[in-house]
Amino acid sequence: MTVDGVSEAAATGRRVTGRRARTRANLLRAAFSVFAAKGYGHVSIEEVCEAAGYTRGAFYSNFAGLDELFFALYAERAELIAEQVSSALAQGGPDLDVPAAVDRVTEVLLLDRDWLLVKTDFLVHAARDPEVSRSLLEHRARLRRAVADRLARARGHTELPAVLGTVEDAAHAVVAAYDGVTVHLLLDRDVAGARAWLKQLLTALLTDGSTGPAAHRRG
Amino acid sequence: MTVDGVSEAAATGRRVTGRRARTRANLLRAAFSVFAAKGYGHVSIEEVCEAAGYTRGAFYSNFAGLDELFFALYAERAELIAEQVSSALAQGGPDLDVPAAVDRVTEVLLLDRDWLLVKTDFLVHAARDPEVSRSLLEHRARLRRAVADRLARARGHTELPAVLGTVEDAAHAVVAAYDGVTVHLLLDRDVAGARAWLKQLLTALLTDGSTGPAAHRRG
DNA sequence: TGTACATCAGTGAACGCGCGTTCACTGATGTAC
DNA sequence: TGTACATCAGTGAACGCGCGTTCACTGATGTAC
Repeated sequence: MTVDGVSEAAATGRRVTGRRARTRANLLRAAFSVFAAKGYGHVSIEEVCEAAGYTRGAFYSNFAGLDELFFALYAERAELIAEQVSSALAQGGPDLDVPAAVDRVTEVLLLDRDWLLVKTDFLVHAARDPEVSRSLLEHRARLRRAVADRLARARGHTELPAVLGTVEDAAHAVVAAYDGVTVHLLLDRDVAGARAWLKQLLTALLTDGSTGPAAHRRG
Repeated sequence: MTVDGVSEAAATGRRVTGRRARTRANLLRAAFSVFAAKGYGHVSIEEVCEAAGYTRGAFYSNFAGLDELFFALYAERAELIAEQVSSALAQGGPDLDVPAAVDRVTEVLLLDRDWLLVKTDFLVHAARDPEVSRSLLEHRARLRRAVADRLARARGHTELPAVLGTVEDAAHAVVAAYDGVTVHLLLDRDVAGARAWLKQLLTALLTDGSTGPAAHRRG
């Protein structure tokens, strides 16, 4: 089981018809809304089926239980976001400047509050299951490496502060800042404010205190 | 309803006997363990009662439902931690240096993984209820102000980086760093590593990049 | 300090609902020719 | 392209359990004297 799922057809050998794929997708889409609205722990299989317009039998034909659906749902969205982040990092030529990348990545990361709710539900879920934790840690490590690689190529444009000597540490700090801002956004629901704040934080972390631009102040 | 609760006796006018207070405390203590182990959404009133050694009737005699108990439980612990943080900040004379305070606060904040689990459960719970969100935001604002006050008195010892100009911003960054590190700790369970990493992050945030000590590197 | 009394805290049984899980069946869908 | 067939996806009813919620009752506890 990995966060980045393997195609069902390859795994089971069973012929996957268009109908089946559609039902699965419908269940996942409906489940996302229901999870976002009520929280993973307060959702019944019945509610997901009703939202998707299927009977419970259809659910069991596609998933072993809520856990499996939740994992599939998270994996799908996480992969999507990861691709968008990679793409945002890839823009701007081989020798990128940090502030521009910070702007682009911030737009992608703090887009959808529903996703942050589901993501945080998944976090506490994973925290109680070592195997899921490991999978999630691996996914985060891949993202971090992408950030670190990008930072390495940006060297020379901007110097990192001395206490965050390595690009790995800096990438780690980027993720921590993102997680920290996420928590606040979940409570105050101010997406624009959270974006501005994340930009400011990342700027403080990634640029030398004396050379950083003072433009990114919260409104 | 506030995170910092009001005494039941004062609120209801009902005589609170020692027995009642003991039962309530027992239920809260047992609930904490059960919530930490299984997650708020996956806990039944029955389970809490069994863990505490009472019947469900006793539960309903003390709480209107799981939500009310969860809130009371969170408020109690959050208040305790807040006092410990305040106390850690108060140490060291009126004109404190940042690194020493960072060390003391870090020890208090990343102590108990069970608490972080419950705290995060409460966060996603609050995120779906505006009234609870507001209460939690107020509690966080008080903590932030305590940190900001302390930072203000430390000025001169250490200069903040230019991008985090105000002490309020710096305090905000401290909380974000704490939340970010919490997320990672929930997954990798390495408390010592998380503490070291939080110290390094806070040092990077609170000291000028050129003057910061290089001693706080992760192991 | 001791006793009698009133009140309250917690008991335990009962009720019923929501929902997880299963399964025989039917109609939809893909495949072979 | 069309048809016949085999297989599969989703239906819907049924079962039963776990548990939320209530409540009459009992024994514990605080209070008044």
